Amino acid sequence: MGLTAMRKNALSKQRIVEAAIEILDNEGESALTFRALATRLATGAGAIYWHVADKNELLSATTEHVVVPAITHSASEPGDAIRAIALGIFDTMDAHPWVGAHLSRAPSQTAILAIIERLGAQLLELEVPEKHLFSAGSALGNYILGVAGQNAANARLLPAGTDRVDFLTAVANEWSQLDADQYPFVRRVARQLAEHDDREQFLAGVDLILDGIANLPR
Amino acid sequence: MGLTAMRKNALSKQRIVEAAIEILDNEGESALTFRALATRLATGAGAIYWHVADKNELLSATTEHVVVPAITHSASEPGDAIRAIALGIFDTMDAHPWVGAHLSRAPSQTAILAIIERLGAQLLELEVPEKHLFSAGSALGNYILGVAGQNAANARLLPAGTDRVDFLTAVANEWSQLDADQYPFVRRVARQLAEHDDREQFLAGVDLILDGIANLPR
DNA sequence: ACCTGAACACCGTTCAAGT
DNA sequence: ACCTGAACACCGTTCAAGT
Repeated sequence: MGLTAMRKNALSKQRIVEAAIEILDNEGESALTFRALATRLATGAGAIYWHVADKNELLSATTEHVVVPAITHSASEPGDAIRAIALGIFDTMDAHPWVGAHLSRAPSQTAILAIIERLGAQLLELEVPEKHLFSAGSALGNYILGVAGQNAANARLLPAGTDRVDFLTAVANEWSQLDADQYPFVRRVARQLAEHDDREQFLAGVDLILDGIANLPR
Repeated sequence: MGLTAMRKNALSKQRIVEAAIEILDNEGESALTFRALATRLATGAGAIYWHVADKNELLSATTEHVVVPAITHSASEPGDAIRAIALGIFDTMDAHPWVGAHLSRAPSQTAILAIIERLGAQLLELEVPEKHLFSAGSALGNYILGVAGQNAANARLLPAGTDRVDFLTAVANEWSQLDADQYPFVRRVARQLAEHDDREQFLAGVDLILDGIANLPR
């Protein structure tokens, strides 16, 4: 082991990513700047670029760091395993709202590949017909990433410190006062918006897709 | 009609939104700045703020402007109507990649409300049980918005002027060279990635959800 | 009422200079 | 090889001053 490895507090991608996650979790997406990150790491802004190509790579790395461990499942039945993976992602986004934002907009990425692989492996177990494998996997993936994006958007909307239930109740009130001719459906489900459980709702959507997959012609 | 309304070339939200859409379509998301927009409108950057609160409102307005007309359907059967609405959104995102980006990350919005309403009205026609109305609607909506986000991300990824098929073929090649133990599913569907038709794929996902909805206990 | 455009308070990123 | 921090080239947004 050379001197390099022994240097105390040496910068590394690992340390940078962990510091970035702390900022994202504690102060929100908008607080993560290279300047703030450099300050926290007691270094110059430019130093970070030695270890990380740019901000996109930084966000991808933080996302992978929290998502990949969250999608290892331990269910024996493929349907349960898919539900467990989906919930793992959901709970991660709940704990780290910035994950949803990045997942739903950033390209390629190890994280998305890992998600597709975990979900897809279970589709293989389910013996989904070969020609439907890809579309079944992408339907599940797109649904989950769609929820990710909307959750992140909602988190951004919710003024810091506002109670979630109060907020939803307020939105539900707006919905129920919309024009009855133009918005019959939205008015009708307004109360369910206020009362619904995000997590259950999310799972219900996964189940709809799983049911559709189970009914695929073989 | 007063003098105000007669002034030639007077700025208006309408004119601003149309100019913004032109920039977004011709030069991409990153080209839409208040300075560029002001230059195109032959005015000062600050003038825009008299008509539009901020950039978020501007993007919401442009999104509504292209999405809302795209989701009026003309099908008699509810399932067909839902497919038509979904395809309307899909084709809009295809023509205006920036729509997907904003739809999948921005909050509230008339556009999202309109989408939910159009989809939901068809669920009422399908006589989906009351207690499943909300989750069925949000499953459809989240899936569609998920695709929106991923499509936008892909469009961003694709270097300007690159052929889509070439690009997908290249990604498929990467996928098929991944570790066989770690990525069995991704390797297996790599070829389908290169050959798939985005639009068909998208519809297949809608159909999976519709099938799940049709099977809901009553 | 509406428009102008300079100014403010930021960004991400680069790069010459250090160790 | 790795770090420093000033500098560059931008942003969105504000606001005093104009018409």
